[in-house]
Amino acid sequence: MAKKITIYDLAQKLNISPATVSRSLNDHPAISQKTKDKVLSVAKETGYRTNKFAANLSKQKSNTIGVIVPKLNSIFMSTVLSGIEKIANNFGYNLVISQSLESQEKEKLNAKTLFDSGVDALLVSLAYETDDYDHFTTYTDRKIPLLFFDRVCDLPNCPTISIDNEAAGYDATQHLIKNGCQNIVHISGSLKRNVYAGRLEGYKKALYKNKFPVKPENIIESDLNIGQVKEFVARIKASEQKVDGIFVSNDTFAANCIKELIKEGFRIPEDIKVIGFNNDPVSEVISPSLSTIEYPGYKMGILAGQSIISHLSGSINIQSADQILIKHKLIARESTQI
Amino acid sequence: MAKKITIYDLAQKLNISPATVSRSLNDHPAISQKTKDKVLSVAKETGYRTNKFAANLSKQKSNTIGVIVPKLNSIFMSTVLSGIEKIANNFGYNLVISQSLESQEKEKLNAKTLFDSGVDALLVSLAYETDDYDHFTTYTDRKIPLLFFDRVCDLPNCPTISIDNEAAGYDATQHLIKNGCQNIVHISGSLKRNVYAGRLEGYKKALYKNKFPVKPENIIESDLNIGQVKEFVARIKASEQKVDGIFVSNDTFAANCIKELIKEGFRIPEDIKVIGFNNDPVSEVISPSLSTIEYPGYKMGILAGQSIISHLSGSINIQSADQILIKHKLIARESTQI
DNA sequence: TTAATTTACGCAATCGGTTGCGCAATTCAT
DNA sequence: ATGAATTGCGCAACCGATTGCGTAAATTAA
Repeated sequence: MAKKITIYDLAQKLNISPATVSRSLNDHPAISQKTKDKVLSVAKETGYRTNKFAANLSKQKSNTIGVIVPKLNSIFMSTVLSGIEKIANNFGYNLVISQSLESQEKEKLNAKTLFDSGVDALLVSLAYETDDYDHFTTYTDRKIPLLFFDRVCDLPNCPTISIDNEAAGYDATQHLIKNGCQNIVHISGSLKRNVYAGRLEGYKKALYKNKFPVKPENIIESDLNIGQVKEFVARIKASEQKVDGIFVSNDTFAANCIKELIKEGFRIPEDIKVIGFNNDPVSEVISPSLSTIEYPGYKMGILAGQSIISHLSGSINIQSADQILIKHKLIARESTQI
Repeated sequence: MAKKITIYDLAQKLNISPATVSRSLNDHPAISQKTKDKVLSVAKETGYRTNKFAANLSKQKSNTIGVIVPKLNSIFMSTVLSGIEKIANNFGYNLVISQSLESQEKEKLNAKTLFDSGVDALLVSLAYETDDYDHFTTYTDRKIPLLFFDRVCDLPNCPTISIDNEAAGYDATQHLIKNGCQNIVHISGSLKRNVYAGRLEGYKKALYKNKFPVKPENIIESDLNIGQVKEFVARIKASEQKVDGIFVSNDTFAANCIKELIKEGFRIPEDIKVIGFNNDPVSEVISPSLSTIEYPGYKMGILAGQSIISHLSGSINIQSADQILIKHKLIARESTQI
């Protein structure tokens, strides 16, 4: 049981050369169908399994795609991953997934490890704190396809996949304004990240457009940690000018704000309207249900997967599309409409 | 730029043999410190990176752990994965993650692929429909560590990590009874899976204990797909004997039930008390907040990771613990208490 | 000083496929 | 029937690191 059988064994059994066996198994055109059939059949009989280690070594590729995400345990990220995995799996690639835990240090380490382990391509969504991108040059130098999704950065020749965060931020803010808000607070994540910086820009733009002042005290850069909800709500309560609208960069935080606001006696949406971001499952279930921006994570994963695969297989058509923007959509629910 | 440099290059530069270089890099005791230092320094200078393909081939191991989960995009599963990744990463292992999408077919395929790709160990949470386990014999035959978590099965020599689902089901039901429920419906997942079968057993046990009848019409085996909520609520509404308690095997489904029940005019918890399972984030946010069973996913991931690592490194101490049960905890919230 | 150990390193086989090149056998054109 | 083109396959050199075994050099013992 469990004796490893190699192409040499097959070759011997069939009285042909290992080279022919190898080519047969790979359906090489220079081998006659008759021979291929024989090889295939014996391979099946004997339970031959190709040794990936050897194949990898000689081909210098692993059929493996590396992924670095900030955190695995978020419904958004795992939905994206689900899409990536689907595509990768379809095309015979394995996915090696690692998380940076929002730390630049770990992200660098992971990038190194994945490089050493020989991934054929790398997909990255950046950590909260990353502000230097040297750890990716190893990849670009060796022409290993590198693609960023969601939390992207613009490195030369690196395609990115994201939504138009500025437009989305604009839409969210505009929606609040249309529903009567006059003094809107925006809770943002790290402004190092495009996703949050973009949304903030959109927020400002909407204010400009409506000739509302952009007040620094209304812009809160936070790590969106739920522990800070209370502190934030206290701040809202204490603010001089009555806050009547909140645009939060993330549904989970928004949902918890709503809970806390209600506990503090605010009526949502009558006193304060709240809009979130992502369309997490929680946004539908909370009451009042949370208006939000739909961020199609699964689709993003699918596209990221397809894009990287087509890079790998050398189709150049997608390569031209260096920046893919996915459409977002405003979902108006109870938390913003009386 | 980007010329691959090998131990042979290093050997030449240093006028020593490749073998010595290899041993130096691996800190082999038979090499003098002086030589090691030289090698290390030149390796650093030249930017040498060991070729894992070659190392894997000769060592016949990949420093890689395979994982098969039913779905990536669930908050519970991704939390478990997060824990596994943490440990794996700490010990220098990479994680290759694939999803069965609840299909036995895909699970088998994934098991094969991961085997071929040479994972050193495999972690599995079974698909909904899996009822035959032959695809794992490849692993057990070759003594490749195989461990099941959450949705487990008992194969010889395969450790499992889960909670005591029967006890948890018992606790949940008992909690409903204590709070006055007399006619409790249980919504279960596939009874092929230990997790659901166990919870059902616990449910029955609690009923027995309180001398309540176990009515078949009160036990619903479902795929827990949210699309079925309406149908289910209709059934509750139409039931002859008034249902006053529901024990749902999963928070997401439970939360949606609550929403739908309320929409249909039921008061929660006054008319019907509901308890879920998992302690998903959604359970805290919904109103009324959902009583549930805490299922420590992260901890499960950590334990699964540690267990498999210790198998791999040959520590036998954990090997004896063939079945790890993690403690659950009942969390009583508003949905069950007036 | 010489023999017995110990230390430090090199030789060469091995892991199992892959692939450029060359040659023989077969098929085709004339 | 004969040279030309095509087809089918084998030889052998990789891919780059690991490791059992053997031996020269250095150290210790006597």
